[in-house]
Amino acid sequence: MLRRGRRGYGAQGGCRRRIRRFLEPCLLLLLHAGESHGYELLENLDSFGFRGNPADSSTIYRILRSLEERGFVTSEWSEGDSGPARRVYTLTKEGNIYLDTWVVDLEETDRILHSFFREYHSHMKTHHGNDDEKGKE
Amino acid sequence: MLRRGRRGYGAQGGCRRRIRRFLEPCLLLLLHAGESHGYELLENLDSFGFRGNPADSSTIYRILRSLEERGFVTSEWSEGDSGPARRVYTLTKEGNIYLDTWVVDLEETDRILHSFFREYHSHMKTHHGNDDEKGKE
DNA sequence: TCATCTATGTGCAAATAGCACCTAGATGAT
DNA sequence: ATCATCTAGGTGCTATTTGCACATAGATGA
Repeated sequence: MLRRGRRGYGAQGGCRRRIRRFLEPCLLLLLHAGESHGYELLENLDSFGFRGNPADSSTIYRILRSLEERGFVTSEWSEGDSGPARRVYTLTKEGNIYLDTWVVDLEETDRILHSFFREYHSHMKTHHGNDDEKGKE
Repeated sequence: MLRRGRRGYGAQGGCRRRIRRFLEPCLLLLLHAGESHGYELLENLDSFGFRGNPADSSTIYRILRSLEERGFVTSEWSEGDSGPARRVYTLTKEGNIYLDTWVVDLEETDRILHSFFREYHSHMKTHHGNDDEKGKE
């Protein structure tokens, strides 16, 4: 334990995901396209652009169970096909609505992010080349 | 303690910020515009669009100290003006570079977010009106 | 038989971040 | 003079998110 010297704010260990709870809406969207099981969802998550930062399976399974507890998906064990039994998840009507509220929330995230970019670029436009002036130690 | 019945994933207590560690680049950008102290930064954070979700002062002060520990800002006590003494923070050259890496990171966040929106809208375009078909309970 | 793939899961720890609360100087009103 | 309030910085605690290590177990093929 204690894999790095630093602790607290800015130590950057453990949690790499940039947008909080972002895998949840991704899973909801995949399930909106049709019922599926954890392992398959895990593979299909690549369609969202997490490059070099694939989702962790334990996180996926935990999110799926949490979605079921809240009534946003239902699940059933499906056997018979090939390989081990799968728990197949289906989006409910509530899950559909929940996905829509997630989209609204992510649009707000997008607004906040772009409000930052706007501030950044407008500031850099008026202060370009001043980096020698500022930030001297 | 235990302010809500639910626990674990999806319980939505405690942390409301959507983008992880987002206050850090905001503070860095404000400091790029000129030295400042915690209380003032806290007020100026409104310029980034967190509507109805103002930053918590304890978080700000902790981020500032962490930035100083990592050499991205320096601080000095300034007395004499009016009111209690203030700890005034100045961005260092390293802090400037760190802000730039933050911008690159946030651009990646933006790409991921828009990759979600793209998937969402392209899926909804081909499946519009099918909500009665899907998601039945 | 054994490695490997598919599939689901548990235990743990680190990091983020909000809430409640504390300290203390300055300022102004009663 | 006392008290409330504003300014300014801070601590302690806790919930939540999330990744890593690891466990379990059926199926499949060499």
